[in-house]
Amino acid sequence: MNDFPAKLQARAARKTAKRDEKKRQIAASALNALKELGYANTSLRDIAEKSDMSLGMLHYYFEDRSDLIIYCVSIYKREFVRAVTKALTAASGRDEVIEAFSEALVTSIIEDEMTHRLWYDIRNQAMFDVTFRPVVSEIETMLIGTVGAAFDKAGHKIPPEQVAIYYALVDGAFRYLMQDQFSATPRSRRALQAIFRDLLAQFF
Amino acid sequence: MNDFPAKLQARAARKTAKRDEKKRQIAASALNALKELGYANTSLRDIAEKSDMSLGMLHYYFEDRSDLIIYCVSIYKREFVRAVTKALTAASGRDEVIEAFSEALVTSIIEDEMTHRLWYDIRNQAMFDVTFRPVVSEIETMLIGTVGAAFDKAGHKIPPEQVAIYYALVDGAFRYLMQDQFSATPRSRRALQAIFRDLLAQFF
Amino acid sequence: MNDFPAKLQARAARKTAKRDEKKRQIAASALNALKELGYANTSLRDIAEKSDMSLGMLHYYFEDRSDLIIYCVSIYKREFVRAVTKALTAASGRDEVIEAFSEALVTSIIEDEMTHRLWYDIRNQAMFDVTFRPVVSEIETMLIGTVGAAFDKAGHKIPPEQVAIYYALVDGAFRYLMQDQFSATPRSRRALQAIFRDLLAQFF
Amino acid sequence: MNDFPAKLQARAARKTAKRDEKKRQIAASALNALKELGYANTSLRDIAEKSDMSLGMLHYYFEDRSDLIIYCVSIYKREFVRAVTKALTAASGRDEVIEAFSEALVTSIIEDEMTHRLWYDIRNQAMFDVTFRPVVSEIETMLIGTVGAAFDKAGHKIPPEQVAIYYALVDGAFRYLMQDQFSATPRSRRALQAIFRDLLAQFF
DNA sequence: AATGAATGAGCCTTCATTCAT
DNA sequence: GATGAATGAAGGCTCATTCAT
Repeated sequence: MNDFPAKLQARAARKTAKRDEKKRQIAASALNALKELGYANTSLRDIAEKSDMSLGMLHYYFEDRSDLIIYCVSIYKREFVRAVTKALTAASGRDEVIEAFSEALVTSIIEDEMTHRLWYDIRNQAMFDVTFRPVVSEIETMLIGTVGAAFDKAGHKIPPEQVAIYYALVDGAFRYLMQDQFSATPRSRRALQAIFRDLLAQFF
Repeated sequence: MNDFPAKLQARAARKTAKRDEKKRQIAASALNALKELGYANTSLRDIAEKSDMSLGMLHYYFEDRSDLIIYCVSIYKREFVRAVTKALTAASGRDEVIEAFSEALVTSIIEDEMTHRLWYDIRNQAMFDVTFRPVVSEIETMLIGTVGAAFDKAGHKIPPEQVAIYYALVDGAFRYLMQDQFSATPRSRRALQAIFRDLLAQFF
Repeated sequence: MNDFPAKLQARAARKTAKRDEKKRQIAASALNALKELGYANTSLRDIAEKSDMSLGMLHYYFEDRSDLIIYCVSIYKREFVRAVTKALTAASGRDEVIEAFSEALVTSIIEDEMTHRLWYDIRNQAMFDVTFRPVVSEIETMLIGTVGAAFDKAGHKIPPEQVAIYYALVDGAFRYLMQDQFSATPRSRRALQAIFRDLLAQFF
Repeated sequence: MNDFPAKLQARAARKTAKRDEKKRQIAASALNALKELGYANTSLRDIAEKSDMSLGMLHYYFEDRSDLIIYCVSIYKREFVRAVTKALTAASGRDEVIEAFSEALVTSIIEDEMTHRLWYDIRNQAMFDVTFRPVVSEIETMLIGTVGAAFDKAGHKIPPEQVAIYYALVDGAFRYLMQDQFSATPRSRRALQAIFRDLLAQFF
């Protein structure tokens, strides 16, 4: 009897899934333009041109510019956090955690500098524009969680409110080193690794 | 005999001084608008309106928008660095330095959150727009110098290249705590001080 | 089998054609404003207002102000050269050419004074602004060609490098007489015709 | 008894003379900027900067921008007409006039191309802006007079209204050749002279 | 579902002109 | 006499967004 509703629901779900897939695809393209030019300097036109999409489509799938950017950033987040988390799962014991964590951070600094640059841009923008705060907050919570997990795995117990501070410290170093990668004299992978290892060794 | 050149020179000097004074005055006004709205959201019109200046005047004194913003930021820098430096001069010995330094940082977080927010905005922008790099670089050098001075005064010897990392750590914490001051539940002065004291105690 | 590419190509062609048509239409409107006010005194806003177009549209179809103006002028060129050429095709023999050529010139002076006025404006601007040189050069080449054709048809052989000088002479007279048409005492069609007839008779 | 008025008058005259001298001096400086950039592209600021004059002074001596430009052009005119006239005075007889006239024209094309370029610019502007018409008209009358004088001296009688047409022809050639001097392949003095000599020989 | 033409508000900048000194 | 600080109108151009197709 109520097959119909079920069918309709299924169809709607399929539709939503398809739409989401498309959104993800668009966001991936948009991310490229944003990474390169930054929040303030990337227009929707830039995005459309750089990714062979029509201007109309951007608005068809996303409410407005902010909506698109937020979507882009939240995609990035999953990627990064997943990568770090994965790196940590294999590790056990203080030394292995230090090794795995610093390795993951360094790799990301070297390979994804531009994505991180954008993240810092959006995080900053969030302080002026409340629209961005929810995503930024969500991402930071995840990042803090990752740092907490590392401490746990390393066998170093610290009170929850302290974890946030340690995140802030690691992030401070991460950001500084990433910024320097854009300078005329970027650090070698080796040098970066040494810095993070020392840092984490001090923390744990 | 050659009074004339002297007089002309004096007049030119007075003129330059006056112009500089005016620039500073304009920059102070502009800073208010920028602090509130951020780099990406502040137009020259906003600045002109918020400070009862004509649009033309901004361009009369500053080459372009970037020039004005750079001037504003570099004024802020002197202020902040001077304040921290001053706070440190009076202190001697590890404990006094920790006390003075954390006190200075906390005060600045509470009283100048908006200026710092702008600073982080510009520093970020510099990663996308080379125009801002020189100022940002200059300011960060000064900030690193301040951190170095604190270590010195606290009697804690560390190699120069380490100072930059410690700056990055302190900055990471500072930024994080400042950001939270804009949230619904800002920290109390007491809480902030505790955090910085612990942090510095750990570092020194 | 490969209908698809063909279809896509056809669609793209139709689109380009439509866009070109629209550009021509806009240029025609813009030409009216330019003819009246001249290069230096016509803003894009003037053009938009005088022809009920939005400012944005002008920039949607043309790169910038120069691009629009160049397009306008190059449209004018085709018109004028075509008119003169057409007038000459029918003529054969010295007397008929003199008659047809002077008739075409006079008609154009009387009916299109304002377009010619603009042409002289742009041609002049080209001496200061290299942007305009290619169009101006292209048009002058066509005009010289027209003069050359007239000489040919009239059975008067002259070396190629001389043609340009004759063009310059005819143009000098044309410009002078056109300018006078804007004075308080414009010449009659009859008078203009007499002048050109005499002139051409002397040349051929 | 009425010495006073006389004295006052004399003083006023001296004052006017001094003011005129100053205006001439300013105009000479301004001419340099105008020659280079052209009417549409030269701001009063440009003029002030290029000639070490204050912006205020320009307005102190000249009603407005047009007034200054008109003054500049009228200075140029005296110079040019005087030069040509002088060249003609020494000549007598058809051949000598042809020689002297073409020599004067060629010299001016080569040495004063930029001034002529400006003249053509202003003459054109006059067609759109009535403000410039009086000066332009005045100058053209003088130029026509010069051409008339050449015909006279060459012993070639032509009716007055014809003189204007010959002026237009010579001017057409002059302008065309001058324009080419700005191209990549300017003509040699020798080539220019040949062209003008042939032309004048044909006219006289 | 997707497109891209069209809009108009807004941005940065330039400029002739005025005026207090 | 002369200066240059200050103004505000206007200019070219960009952009997010809307909407007819």
